[in-house]
Amino acid sequence: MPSQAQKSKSNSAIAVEELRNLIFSGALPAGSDHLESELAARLGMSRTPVREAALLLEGQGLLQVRARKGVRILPISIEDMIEIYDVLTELESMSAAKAAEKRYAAEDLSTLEITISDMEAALAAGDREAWAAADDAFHTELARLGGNSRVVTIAALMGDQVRRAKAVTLYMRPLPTQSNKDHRSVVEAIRAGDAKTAHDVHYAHRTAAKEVLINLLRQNRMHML
Amino acid sequence: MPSQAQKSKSNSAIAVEELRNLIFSGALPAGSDHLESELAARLGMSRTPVREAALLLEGQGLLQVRARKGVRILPISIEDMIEIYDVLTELESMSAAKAAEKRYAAEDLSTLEITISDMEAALAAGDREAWAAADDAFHTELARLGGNSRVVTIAALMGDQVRRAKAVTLYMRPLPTQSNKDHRSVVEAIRAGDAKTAHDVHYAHRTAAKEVLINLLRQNRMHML
DNA sequence: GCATGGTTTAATGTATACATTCAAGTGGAA
DNA sequence: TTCCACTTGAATGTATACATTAAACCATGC
Repeated sequence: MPSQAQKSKSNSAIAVEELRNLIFSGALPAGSDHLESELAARLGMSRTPVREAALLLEGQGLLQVRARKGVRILPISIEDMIEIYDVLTELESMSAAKAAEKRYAAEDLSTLEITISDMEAALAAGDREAWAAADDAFHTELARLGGNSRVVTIAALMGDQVRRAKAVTLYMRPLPTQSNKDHRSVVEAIRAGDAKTAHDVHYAHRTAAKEVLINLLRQNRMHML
Repeated sequence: MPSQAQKSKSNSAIAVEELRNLIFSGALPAGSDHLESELAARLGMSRTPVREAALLLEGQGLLQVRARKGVRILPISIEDMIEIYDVLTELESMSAAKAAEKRYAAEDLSTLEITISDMEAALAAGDREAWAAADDAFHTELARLGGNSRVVTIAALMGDQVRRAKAVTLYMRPLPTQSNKDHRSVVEAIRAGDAKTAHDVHYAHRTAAKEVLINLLRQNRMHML
């Protein structure tokens, strides 16, 4: 028998996945409305699993289920971005500090270092998509190393909410060469077990990244994404 | 016509409310399993809205929907408590700092001060339930004054998750006289516009509260609630 | 006696039919 | 023409019937 690609996921789980893809790919643009029956037809299933998926994604802040008006894909405002970056700044900085306190063995930090290498390679190749993917992986792994599962979950949710906006600004901003130095410094502090430095360096890194992004959006009059 | 008490909420919304009440009241104990059909019968509605409510509450970390095993009311472990308190410590301290930066007018801080007065009154009367309610109100209002809606939401979710555990320890711990002094100091720093002090005082307050709670649970061998 | 394979069954997962509700359209009267 | 009440309809919200699935049970053979 050939490899069983599908592990018989429920339609509801498939709907969550598909809807997320449609949202992040822009196939369902921010601010647009869609009837449950339309989405059900599009995904080739009944309204029930689609509705369950929509309610789940509503809880994750990606869309809104409105009576008789369909689901609305939520746009992200600059104010939203500021809120989200502030939350991420606090929780990731805490994660960096906690990670430093854990005195991880070198091999436990290898995944984190690979993401940095990937970023450097992507930067050298001028591949912004690859850089963004590696940057995401860095922040995800940093949250994981902090050892707080709730922080991991919250960071993932916040990351999803700003994903569209980051994609838009990816080609507008200068190449993030400073970012990589910051990342290396954070890892260095974690390896040295210096919690305060890990925290403060990452905090400054996130704060600077926020400023760049917000200014970019303001200068280009992009108040909603 | 007499006053219309009910504003025709959907059964799904009613189910969310009722299930939350059942969980917090202990009618559905932590760790217990319940079939969707049982809960539906209990609430006098069909499985559909109950299921939707269960999926929502699953997203909020209060229960787990498991195929053919019913919904399990999630217990809270000491490790969970530590995670939650760490998140709350970071986000509330940030809120305190942001609130200080906003230079609120005196009247905007009146709600916060009322919660402190309520705590002092409850403490004088030895009414621990009233103290806990006012303490909750203080932390909720502090998050609100921080001006970050996502922090408000996250703090509410985390608060819900530890509600049972706090209720259990409420009568085990010494009367929280130090707590009130801390609260007053935080408000004083916010009023003075001293962000760093507001942050640090609240951080210390939360950290101390966490220690008290964790030690209490450990000493009493309460590893799951 | 134990392992093994099929059958039963109880519960979720899904489809669908129906109820409800709000908004838009329609018609009549001022 | 405009306003208001009524009708109508389209979409969600809900109930229910059905499909699916995995665990438990039972029988059968070694």
